[in-house]
Amino acid sequence: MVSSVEIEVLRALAHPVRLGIVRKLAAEPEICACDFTDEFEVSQPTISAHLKVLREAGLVTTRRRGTTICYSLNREPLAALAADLGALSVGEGALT
Amino acid sequence: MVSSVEIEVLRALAHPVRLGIVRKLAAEPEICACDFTDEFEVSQPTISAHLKVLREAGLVTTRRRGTTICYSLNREPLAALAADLGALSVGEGALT
DNA sequence: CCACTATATAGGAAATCTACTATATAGCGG
DNA sequence: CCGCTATATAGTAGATTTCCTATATAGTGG
Repeated sequence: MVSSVEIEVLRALAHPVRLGIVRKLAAEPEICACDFTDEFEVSQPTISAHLKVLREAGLVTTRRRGTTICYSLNREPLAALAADLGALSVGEGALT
Repeated sequence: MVSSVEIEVLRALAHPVRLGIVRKLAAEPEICACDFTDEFEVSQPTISAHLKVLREAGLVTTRRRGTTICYSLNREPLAALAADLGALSVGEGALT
């Protein structure tokens, strides 16, 4: 069965800015939203929208710290997706 | 560095019909295009368009056998993506 | 409370995606 | 060559994505 959650995670990752955000978050425990605005060449509201997509896909969680909001990566959905794709890549497909 | 090839693979996978096609192909060495048309509830040209997306992402290859065209899965890009996402899920991020 | 910083939301334009119908192309069998 | 099946392409409508500017909301410090 093709999980709609899995599709949502794939869609969330399938954008250069969002995958870039995930990559940065993978390397550090927590990053403030404003750091992403500096890193990528898009406006602050655009970054905010991308972060929302990642949040709704369950890939990140937030924590307010004073004025700023810190994002951290949820590694479980990434690991689950990696495991599933890995299984497909070695031939274990179509498990209903 | 965020590879644009990787983004293309993610985008190709991020659709229920295309992921379904990949799942079916993962379970069998080769499947005729017409079998997909039976399997999914979309028209033949729509299936053909989805197969084109998968082809252009390097996820499948084709072989003509008489009138029909057989699709098979390229497992390398899937394995590469799985490995990359797996690395992210255990903290190895941002390798420039 | 006011000004300031950080972040999110609203509204809208342009680009892209997804699906359809109609049609073209490729190979097979008579 | 003709008709048939299998697949791809063209053209197009509608939905979704992506980005922007403008504005709202939330928290901090004077």
